[in-house]
Amino acid sequence: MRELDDPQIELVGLLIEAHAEVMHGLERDLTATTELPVIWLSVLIRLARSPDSRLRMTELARDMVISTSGLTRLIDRIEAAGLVERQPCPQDRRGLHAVLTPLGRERLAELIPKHVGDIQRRVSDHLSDKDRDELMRLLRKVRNGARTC
Amino acid sequence: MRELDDPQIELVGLLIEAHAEVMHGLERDLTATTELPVIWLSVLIRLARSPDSRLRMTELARDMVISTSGLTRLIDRIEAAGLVERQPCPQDRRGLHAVLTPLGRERLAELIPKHVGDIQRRVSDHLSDKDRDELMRLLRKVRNGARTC
DNA sequence: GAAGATTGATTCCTCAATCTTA
DNA sequence: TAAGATTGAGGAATCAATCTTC
Repeated sequence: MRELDDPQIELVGLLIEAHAEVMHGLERDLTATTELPVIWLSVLIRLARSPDSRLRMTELARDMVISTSGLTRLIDRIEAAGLVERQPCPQDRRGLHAVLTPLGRERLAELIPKHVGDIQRRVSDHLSDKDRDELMRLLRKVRNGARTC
Repeated sequence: MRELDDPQIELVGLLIEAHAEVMHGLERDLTATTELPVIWLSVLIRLARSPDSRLRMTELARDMVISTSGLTRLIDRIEAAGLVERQPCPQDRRGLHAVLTPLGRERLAELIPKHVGDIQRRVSDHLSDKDRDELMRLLRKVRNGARTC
């Protein structure tokens, strides 16, 4: 079955393995000192980078590439920890904003420097600056291509 | 909090998003015609590429970047479908091989051409040949770097 | 004692159905 | 009727503990 050696197959295998190794590693790094899963940090970061530190639930779910029900429960847990809160959306009474709380912003500020260092050590240290930029360009292409198809 | 604009953060975000978009897309493609999850296909492919179409459970778990207990249950399901079977390992009575069955090989041969086409359309069509090779080189570096750290 | 594999308990994600508002 | 968000039910992954063999 010679199609098994098709580079297409290997490409997806590499994407799976690189993603899993990096995420598991970062998860270990993060939980070594704190109790926060990486996915929580990902939520906090996305909120902090948005205007008014808030995003619509649906939009956040799409950004995170998880289902809306998955996001509902994820926000439930982060909200229970006091790091985000839900606020009604003024323009649309169906909608809700997930909003970073002061505590959430504080915890994020504490965690980010170490997290950036973890990424540096686990990923970027093994790439030249040029390689890293190239990888980001290619991943952006892959993400956008796979999304619209 | 200006560290939020650090390219390190964005790099990981891109890895998460590209991986999720590609995998969800391929999952949709695959389940549109068959009942097999992509992860099953990933197992069958790895076995088919190995000598005697078999791998030790622990080794397969490491290749797939999942826990050994996760692999035990995954093989349970694929074995129940008749696509793989467990066989004792002659050299080590503690160990087991996951082995591709004739049915598994048959199903794989049917699925691979379409799967390769799906990957082509979702991923490679958005990249030049040179870009694809470059992406594979970089993902290999990232995987190996993150693993040993 | 350590390694390979499995099991029980728990966690978290998804799909389908539901409720509210546009 | 459709869109935003949540809930219940079910599936699948993990950790810690266990059993067998090295």
